[in-house]
Amino acid sequence: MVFKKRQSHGFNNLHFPSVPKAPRSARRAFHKRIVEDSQICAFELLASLAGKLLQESESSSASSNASDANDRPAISDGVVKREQVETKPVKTECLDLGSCEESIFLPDLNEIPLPAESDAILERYSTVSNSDSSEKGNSDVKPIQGEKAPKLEGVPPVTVEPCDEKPENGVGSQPLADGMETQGLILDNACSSKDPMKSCLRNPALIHGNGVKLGIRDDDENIFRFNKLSSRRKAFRPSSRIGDRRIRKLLSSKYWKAAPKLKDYELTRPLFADLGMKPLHHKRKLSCNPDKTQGDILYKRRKFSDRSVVIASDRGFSGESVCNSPEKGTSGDNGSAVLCYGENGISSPVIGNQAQLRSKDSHVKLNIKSFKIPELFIDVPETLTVGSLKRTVVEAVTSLLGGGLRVGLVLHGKKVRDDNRTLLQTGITSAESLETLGFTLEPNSVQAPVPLCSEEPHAILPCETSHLISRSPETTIVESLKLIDSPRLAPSPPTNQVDYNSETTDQEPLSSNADIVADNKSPSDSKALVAVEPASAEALAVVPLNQKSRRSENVQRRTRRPFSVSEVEALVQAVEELGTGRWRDVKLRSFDNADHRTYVDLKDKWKTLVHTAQIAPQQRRGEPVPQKLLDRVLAAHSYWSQHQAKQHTKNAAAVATATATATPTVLQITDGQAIEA
DNA sequence: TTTAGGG
DNA sequence: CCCTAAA
Repeated sequence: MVFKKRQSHGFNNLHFPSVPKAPRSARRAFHKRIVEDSQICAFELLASLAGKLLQESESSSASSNASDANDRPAISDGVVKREQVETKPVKTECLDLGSCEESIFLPDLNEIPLPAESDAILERYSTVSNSDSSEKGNSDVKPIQGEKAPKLEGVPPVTVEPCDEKPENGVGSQPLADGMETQGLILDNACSSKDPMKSCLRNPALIHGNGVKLGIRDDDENIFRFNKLSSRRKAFRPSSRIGDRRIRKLLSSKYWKAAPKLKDYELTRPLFADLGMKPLHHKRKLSCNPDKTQGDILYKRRKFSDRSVVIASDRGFSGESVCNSPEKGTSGDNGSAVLCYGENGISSPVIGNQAQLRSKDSHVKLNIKSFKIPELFIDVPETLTVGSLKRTVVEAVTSLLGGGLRVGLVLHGKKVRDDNRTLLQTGITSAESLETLGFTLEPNSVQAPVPLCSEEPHAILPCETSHLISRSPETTIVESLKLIDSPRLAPSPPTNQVDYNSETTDQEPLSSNADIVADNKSPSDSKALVAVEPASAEALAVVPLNQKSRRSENVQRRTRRPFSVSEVEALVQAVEELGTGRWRDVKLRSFDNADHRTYVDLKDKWKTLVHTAQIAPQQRRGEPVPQKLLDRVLAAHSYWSQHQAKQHTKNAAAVATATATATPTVLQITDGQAIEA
């Protein structure tokens, strides 16, 4: 407004002063790059070896014969040993890259019975792990099960749980008496052989992973870890949600991975609920280029969000549409279960079908047909184009999912809150109980919602304009982490691995609960989306990796959340008053309740706004920002470029003055002092 | 923790 | 958006 006026006085013709950038010495730590470079060779070499492994494992898919075992071990050995020497984390390699490439789930504490064919693999790992021991075979495998304390005092040599013992530790039959908490659960949709999960589960190597350590984690340790995490969180600034960013960051967008085949109007995703299961993250490809992998993931997610979603007027998707999933036929024995959403007033109609079976091997098998996304409210002008509406909806959905959903468990109409109990203990094993078992998708409400528009909690809210405002609350779902972290670890074959640090006590466990979301590559009906509840994932997160690599490879990008026009307006307003160097203030002033907008985000947005304003309208992308606002952006940018925002209120006043009088003369004043004078 | 900039 | 040197 005022700025505009000023601008009309000739500023449009001016070259906006290129703000003298503060001298920036080479900020990047060169040594880092050097280090990385130096590892490339080894990296690639290992990658290629891994590739070999892959081929071999594929060619000899069904069974790992002796020759195979002999062939690969050498490689694996080298890799693993090296890791042990150079970096504490130990991981288990996933040998079968086939179906597991995209999704691998590793039940954390307990494993499922392993097929005989897995012995060779396990053995090999056992051998490798226990490098100190020259012996091979199960005998040298240190059974973890039953040990209560050892885990913490663990020593370098990794102990791999022999497959033979799995059954004992298995979900269905594990002894609960010794205090061990059995958290692992495998939701095995045995209905379809095409099921990617199943295929993964069939692969012992994958399952085995090195959840080993985790397998012996008992309550005490869980508590320990939990406390630790808690204290860490306390350290964050309470008033601002910014502090939670780190955590949220980890949580933000990876819980949901959609398979390429998601059907429109349907979000079907077998889900690993919070039953203590932990899908294990794995290296999806042998590629030694983490970026590529990452890009792949992002691409898929985007693809997912591109799917159309019906705007639920009230009831949302009809149960029918959901149930029409391709797999329907395979689950004639479905015990219908109720899947409802929301506990806070959000619609929670029954929306899915879920087959629940009790398998012969004491596993509880669940087949959650689909989950409906929570209700969305979208308010757009009549003049909006269909295309825009679609995008709007996509954004809403994406935003919602990105904001986090958590899974709740309902049994006999009651919420099952104790995440640490086993299914057995909870009684989720009998056929009867399964029939009353339900999962709920609940928006997370940990954080105060962003009160921008309506009171409707946890939903995409209607606002004055056509933009959406997501109030997706904090999520408790934890994002998956890449467990193979440092470059030197990367080359390992697609593996699920759970790392732990038994010896490095001073190492901090990953701040986030590692859980995994795996993509399904399975062609048709696989639409697995996996989410894991933090509590259960808690035990899983223990990779003693250094901050650097952790951040660079484990952290998933936050979901993109384009600024709405109103947000831009608020930002412009704030900057006009506060200047461009006080982003924290801007945040506090205008985005204090927008958890997902950090001051860095605001700063970045401003940067792009300035850029946008400077380019031709045709070159602009995304939701168009009113020229009016862009003009203000330029004006403010110009102004503050000359008037360092060093004095707060004074400058604010100065701005007001300047804008009011809006004359080139005023703008030539070089600083607040001058203005004052 | 914030700021400031490059990626 | 991310990452991070600097302040």
